[in-house]
Amino acid sequence: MTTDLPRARAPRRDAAENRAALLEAAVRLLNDDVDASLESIAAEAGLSRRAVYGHFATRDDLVREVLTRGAARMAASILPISHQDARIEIALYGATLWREVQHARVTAEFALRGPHIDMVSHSLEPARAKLRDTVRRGVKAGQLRRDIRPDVLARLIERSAIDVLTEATHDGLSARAGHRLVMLTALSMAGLGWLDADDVVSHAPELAFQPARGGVPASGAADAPDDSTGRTTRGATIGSTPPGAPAEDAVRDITRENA
Amino acid sequence: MTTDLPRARAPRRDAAENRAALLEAAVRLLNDDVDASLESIAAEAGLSRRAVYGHFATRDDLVREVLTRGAARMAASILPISHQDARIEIALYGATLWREVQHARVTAEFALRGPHIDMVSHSLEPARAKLRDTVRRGVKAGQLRRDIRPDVLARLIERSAIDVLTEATHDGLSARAGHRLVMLTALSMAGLGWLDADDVVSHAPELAFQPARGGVPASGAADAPDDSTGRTTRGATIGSTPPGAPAEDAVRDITRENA
DNA sequence: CATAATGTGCACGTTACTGTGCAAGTTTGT
DNA sequence: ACAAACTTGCACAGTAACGTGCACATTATG
Repeated sequence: MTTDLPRARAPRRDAAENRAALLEAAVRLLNDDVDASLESIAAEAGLSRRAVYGHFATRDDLVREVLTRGAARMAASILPISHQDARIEIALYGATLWREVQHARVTAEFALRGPHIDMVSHSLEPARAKLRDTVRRGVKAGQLRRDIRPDVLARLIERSAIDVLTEATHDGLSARAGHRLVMLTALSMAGLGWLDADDVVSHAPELAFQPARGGVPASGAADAPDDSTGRTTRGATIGSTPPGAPAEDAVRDITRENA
Repeated sequence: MTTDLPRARAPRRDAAENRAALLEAAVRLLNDDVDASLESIAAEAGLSRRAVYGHFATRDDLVREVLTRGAARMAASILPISHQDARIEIALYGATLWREVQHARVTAEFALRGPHIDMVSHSLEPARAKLRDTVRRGVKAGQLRRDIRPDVLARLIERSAIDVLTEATHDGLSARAGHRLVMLTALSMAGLGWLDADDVVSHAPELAFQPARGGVPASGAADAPDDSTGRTTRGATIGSTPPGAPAEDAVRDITRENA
């Protein structure tokens, strides 16, 4: 991965492209290591360390840019989420994070560590507030657990969602499996039993998996097999298998009737 | 925190004590920052950086020692866990992690990052295998969710437990609240609905909160208010409150009857 | 109280990064 | 084809840690 020695000259693209490449490379590497060196990021982007300074005055500037975009992106995709059923809205929340896996992970990571905490958590606050409200709403409606204070619960839901993203990244879950898994775990944390969670996830059309959006393939964990065969979530059985294990599914679609 | 300037000379204890102090300081600081400098650790222990080298040849040696002990400690407390009811055993698993908060967190952290991954995850493997088995058992018994592959589920349970520890640490949850919270979330991830989880946690005597053990107060997050008034979990309502908020409980004890 | 065991301060050498300056190459676009 | 825009390499300065050697202080302990 971390190429650092000079070899065949890298074919050159446009400057703007390079800037973009740098940002993407940064997202990719920072996902694995918050302290990835400029050298490695540059290499990942196919540039020399020196060239980076043509685009960003400082490593910190680059990181800040990544974070700014990431947070904005997260906010942009989360804030519009809305559904009268709090449970479905929470599932949508999870599904949305999954669609933005990498950005979500990097952003979340930096929301906890490093000198950018304030910035990130500030721009993320509206989204988090939204989730808190949704949770409160669900609790009042008697749909969500009542034994954990809503704000704490909201944070736990966030965290468990990020966990799934991480787990999925390391495990190479398919897009479809990840999609289903985040929703399920989010609902579980929210208090639903697994059968109920499965019900919600399986029966709400809003929660159906949508293979890929128009734009960029959102590289990263999403570059895993897509299993986009078939639109119905019903019977969807995707999932990478641990080395050696037989091809079994990480996430199964089970509904009450077959339980 | 990170004292770095010379002031009144620190009173000296015994050498062995200092070694211990260093290890404890390391656990404490590494909890917040995996890359805490030797300088800061030494300072936290009340020693000079130079003195550390009288006890450990290398920073890495110190860390390794922390990890070795941590992993051993975790294994020692987890492996003996046993209960015919997989749900209770899982709750016990969570409760145990909570009793070892700091060690659990540091160990878990290093099980994911840094150059010690192999070592740590190796010594932790038996404990993880145990959890996997428990999960499988619970699934077969029809007590746990069947929609997520058991090994993945086990990892998610681990992760969510660690999340609670982290959340609790930052939030300053009381020992009792944390105890209850880990168990609840572990069971939720395992597939139980919140009422069922509450039932299990509230009614199994094995899961009752036990104020403090004989030995060391296991400093750290555990130095939070203890709320050890009353032995019954029933009605236990502990929990720090976010700055400004009224004294509300982070975790409530609700059983079916009052739902 | 003597003395070995420890801890302290400070100076150094080393490594891994970041950030800059500058003199060539390369590529894009006109 | 030419110029402007970019990139490359390399040298250097700066910084933060680590690891060590040494002389000097401090303390536990017999």
